[in-house]
Amino acid sequence: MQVQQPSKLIKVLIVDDHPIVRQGISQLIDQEPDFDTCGQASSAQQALDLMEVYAPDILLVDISLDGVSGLELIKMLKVRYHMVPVLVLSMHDETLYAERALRSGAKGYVMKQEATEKVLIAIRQVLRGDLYLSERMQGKILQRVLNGDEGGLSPIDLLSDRELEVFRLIGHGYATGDIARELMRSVKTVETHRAHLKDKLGLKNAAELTRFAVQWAEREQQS
Amino acid sequence: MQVQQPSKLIKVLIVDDHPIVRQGISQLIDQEPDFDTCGQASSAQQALDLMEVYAPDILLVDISLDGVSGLELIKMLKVRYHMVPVLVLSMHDETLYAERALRSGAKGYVMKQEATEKVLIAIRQVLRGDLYLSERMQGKILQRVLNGDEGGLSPIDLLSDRELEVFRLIGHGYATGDIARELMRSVKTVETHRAHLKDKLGLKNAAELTRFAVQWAEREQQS
DNA sequence: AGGCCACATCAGGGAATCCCTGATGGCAAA
DNA sequence: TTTGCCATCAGGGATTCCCTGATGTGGCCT
Repeated sequence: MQVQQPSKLIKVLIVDDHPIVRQGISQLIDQEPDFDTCGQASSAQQALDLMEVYAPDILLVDISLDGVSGLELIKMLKVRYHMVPVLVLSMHDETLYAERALRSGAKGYVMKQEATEKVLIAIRQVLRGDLYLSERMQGKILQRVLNGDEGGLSPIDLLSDRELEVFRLIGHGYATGDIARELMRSVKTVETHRAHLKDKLGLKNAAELTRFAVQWAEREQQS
Repeated sequence: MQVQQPSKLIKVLIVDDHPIVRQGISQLIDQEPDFDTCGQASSAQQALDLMEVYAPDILLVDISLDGVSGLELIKMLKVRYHMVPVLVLSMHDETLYAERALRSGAKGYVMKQEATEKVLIAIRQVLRGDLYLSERMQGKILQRVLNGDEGGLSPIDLLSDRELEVFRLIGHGYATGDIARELMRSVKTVETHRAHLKDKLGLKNAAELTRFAVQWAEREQQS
């Protein structure tokens, strides 16, 4: 209706496989005076097609897409359109995917649980060239980096050989006593290794450690 | 703007913990001439409060809420407001939750992956007093009933609603005490649920239970 | 109406574990 | 040599695990 700033609208491309979510984001974008939803994609392939059609200024991408995943899409976008920033907007827990997303080339990560204003704040921050992460997530990463200046990519690289061995066994469903017997060491020793694993990986308790180990073990087998 | 049918608008109450999703659904509802979003709730408790305030004609409820789950909310609604139909609108695969939702008292199940028109069709169908399920899901259930094949394939189907809830929390890295606090139940109760989970799923100890739960939770989120 | 069974809730108690502090010796880099 | 990481283990209180057993409710079958 109001044709006051026809030239400088910031074009946003939305990639999400849930139509309802796309509609919600779209409305959120369009009610900002300087933003415009230039297109919506429900798959990675469609997103790449629309890049050519609309030449957007920023992308909002969901992690879980049908077929090619959001993370893979981000990697492809990084190669072909490295100047266009990508903000991940996902329902998945940020502690699981935020770092992975940034390493794939995304400039920020917002959970759908967050208030809608956070999304707009994140978009503007990313457009300025900054990264966006929740304070909680920033603290988590910062703490890990300060504990041991890792130039490497994965916190797994920080583990000693013994620790990695224990970590792998945890991921395969071994209890503490099982591991002690397997390695022919004291239960107390295994407990110490587990404590160090929690420290190095920034985990809160045994439940989180087991969860992380199982997830890692699954992915390790595939690669 | 157009004030033509001020008297007989159908009031819809939306329950979802994702603000963006609520906004999307709300817009979808409001652009229908005879529908009106009378309120939005982000939790089960808030939903129950708003029932008194707005007396809606229908509810759209998400399965995965913080705190009290969507299934539990539906059961409570069934007791207190059995005349108000509930339509489940969830991102989770219908093959996992549709039947469970209907047994809890819901009148229909729509996935967020579906086109937005499907949501409106489902709402109108539920308001007429019918049930709504996707054709695919209807066929699946019909086939199972006709075969007399009541024993599902996955042992997960054996779990009660409460057990499944605990199972999911385990898969998300919650310790026993965390789960007890989350559900506001005794630690002893949670321990009993865990014991039943081990029995029903044929698992040897807590480590195996956690491993299985984590693996299942991962796959569940992606579908 | 009565019986049966699944479900959800909780308790007691011994074994295992978690989680903290702290210790020892080895080895390698600063 | 000092510093730091590594691997090993212990003590001890808190928590969880894992067994047996109990209570009430609600649905279903006869």
